[in-house]
Amino acid sequence: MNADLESRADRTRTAILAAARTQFTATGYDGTGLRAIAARAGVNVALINRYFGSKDGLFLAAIGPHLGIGLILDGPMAEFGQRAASIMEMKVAKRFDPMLALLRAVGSPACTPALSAAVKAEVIAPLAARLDGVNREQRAMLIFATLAGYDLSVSLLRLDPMDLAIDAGKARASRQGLLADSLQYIVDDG
Amino acid sequence: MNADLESRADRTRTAILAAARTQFTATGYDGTGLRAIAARAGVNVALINRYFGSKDGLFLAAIGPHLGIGLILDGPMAEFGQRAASIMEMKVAKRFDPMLALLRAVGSPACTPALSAAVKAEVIAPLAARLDGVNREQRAMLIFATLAGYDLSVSLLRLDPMDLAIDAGKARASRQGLLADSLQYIVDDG
DNA sequence: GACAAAAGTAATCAGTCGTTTAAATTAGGA
DNA sequence: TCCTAATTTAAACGACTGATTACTTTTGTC
Repeated sequence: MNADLESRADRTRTAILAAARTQFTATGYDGTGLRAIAARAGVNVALINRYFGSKDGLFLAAIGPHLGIGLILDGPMAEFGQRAASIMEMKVAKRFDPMLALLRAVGSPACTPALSAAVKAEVIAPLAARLDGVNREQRAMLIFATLAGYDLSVSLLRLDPMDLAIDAGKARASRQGLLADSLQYIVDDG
Repeated sequence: MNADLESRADRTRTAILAAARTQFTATGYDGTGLRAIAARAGVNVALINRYFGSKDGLFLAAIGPHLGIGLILDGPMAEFGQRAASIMEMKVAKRFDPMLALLRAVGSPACTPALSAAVKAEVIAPLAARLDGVNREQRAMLIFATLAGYDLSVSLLRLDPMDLAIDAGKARASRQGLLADSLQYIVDDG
């Protein structure tokens, strides 16, 4: 037995986590039932509470560790705005998008404290550490706010400016540039 | 009878709307039950579906008409950033905060289409109309995104930079200034 | 006062929710 | 192979959800 190195328990644990990530991303915290997650993972409902204690525990284990901004911090901060804007722009609808999962769950009072702590530790702190000058946390927070608001507008509210452009044409590439400039302005303001 | 000008039906209708606004603001769309709204309004549960058809209908009737940015547009656009930032900053925890209600409900797929339409009509369009230059819708959207992300960070995630300031002291007034500058930068970029 | 329409009430519907229990199955070591 | 522990399963728990029903009360008009 044990064909590969992971035990049976590890496999179901992993399957539950993967299913939870896609499901929470798609339908939010309140909108996602444990039975839907279990069905997607091909697993019995009771196993979720066995391995993760509660729905809250599962949500944290599934989303929490992935809230970091990762790639966006890779590279010189002089190009942060451009890099972040292009990543936001190229972001396709993935089955698991941590930021999207956060936005879909942040309205549920049940899990906002945990989300708040995770954002502080995984986003604000590392981002502030890369900034120079004064008011690093404040500026890190404003960068996060801008990114979150942009993602909320595009992914959730589907506010694609192309839909409602009155001054189209040359507008095409300008939005990304504006977002990039706004972010870079906060980065450089030290 | 009819001591005052509003009929009995009008009074209960208004009471339901008021209760719905505070309740949706406090606990989001999914987290709010019709019975809680009815109890707060001092009204029978069945009346909600009688007057508003469904939970969705009530949500729209309660939140939709108030999504406008109102005061923020009152005044010269040369001072928009400063004005918007100070309004966001002075915003205390009101029983009914349209932006907060939006943020708490935007994660529920059930009501995002309606919210999207309302934001376009009540926020993006009037804001774009006050802007000069090119890419007015794109810039209006980015302004909304910045405000929404800021409100989400402060009101929902409670990311008050004062809590985690490493470079405190002079930081006090600077966050608002930075938000104001970011907003004004988008306004002026025409 | 009688009558009809409007408004409000109590009870209940069929589902779903997260969670728990006890029994059944599977695995690994002696 | 046997035994024990780990893992999985089916079933049910009570509570709550939005919505609907049939009924009672109030209201305004002739």
